[in-house]
Amino acid sequence: MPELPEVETIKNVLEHNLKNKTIEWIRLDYAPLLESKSEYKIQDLSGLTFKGFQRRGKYLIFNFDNGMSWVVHLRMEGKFHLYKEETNPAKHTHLMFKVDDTYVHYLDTRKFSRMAVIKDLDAYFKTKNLGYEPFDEALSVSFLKERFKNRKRAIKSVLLDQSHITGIGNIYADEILFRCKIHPEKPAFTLTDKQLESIIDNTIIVLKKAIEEGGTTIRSYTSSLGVTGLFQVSLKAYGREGLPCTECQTSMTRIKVGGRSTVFCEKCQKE
DNA sequence: AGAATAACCCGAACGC
DNA sequence: TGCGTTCGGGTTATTC
Repeated sequence: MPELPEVETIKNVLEHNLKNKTIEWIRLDYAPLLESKSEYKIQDLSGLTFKGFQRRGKYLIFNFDNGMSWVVHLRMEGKFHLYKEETNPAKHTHLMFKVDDTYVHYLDTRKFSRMAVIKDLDAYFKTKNLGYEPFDEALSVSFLKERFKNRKRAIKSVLLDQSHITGIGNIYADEILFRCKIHPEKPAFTLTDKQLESIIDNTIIVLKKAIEEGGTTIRSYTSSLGVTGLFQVSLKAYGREGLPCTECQTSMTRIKVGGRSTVFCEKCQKE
């Protein structure tokens, strides 16, 4: 499931492969992937040249030479595959396009991902209500204190809420809380300043490290041809149910928090 | 206002 | 072995 680091990696790979190249043709075979709020059809991208590549939270943004933008949210299993020759669509290929020497396939097994073609990026993202980027210097203890003061929900659930900090998903939320030694069910408003500081610091550490590793690859997720085969080598919480805690050897516990699978150490992350 | 829930999908995991 | 059921994941819409 691509979270911020994976999306950042995919952005970089696509920039490397597509920048300044022109879309000769494009086709979308599963119409629901295009959001109803999309101002333009996928077909309208035909003839445009890739210029800018951005990431906002878990959203990929492609900017074109005429000012239009194509926004893609991969959700759980959206992925791009690049080929140097014309290739038949696979079972879950929903979109294909050709630029110069490259054929690009977009696949999504679950059909959960979404995209839009727009010209006003700011207006589009206003409707998404995204919070600060984790690396934004404006992200501070006082900001989180204000945001969390009436939040009785579990901190894990609040970290998944994209309106405070954007880009954290289920995997890295567990990693961040493990590093912070904070119980995932601790109500957000009860966190001390020190703990909020710890969340900010460890969010940056965890996400930066993951970006450096090229994004964590799990299950069917592959970022894009050329960067497949990377596996989570440094996850200390997610997926480690029943395995010894890397700090104290206690068996890691899995619970549900807000309906989401959550792994933590009962000894290191006390309530 | 915040919080809980359903909906969207379908392969994998699970239960019998 | 085979079949039916449940689960999970991010986000949005809906309801309380």
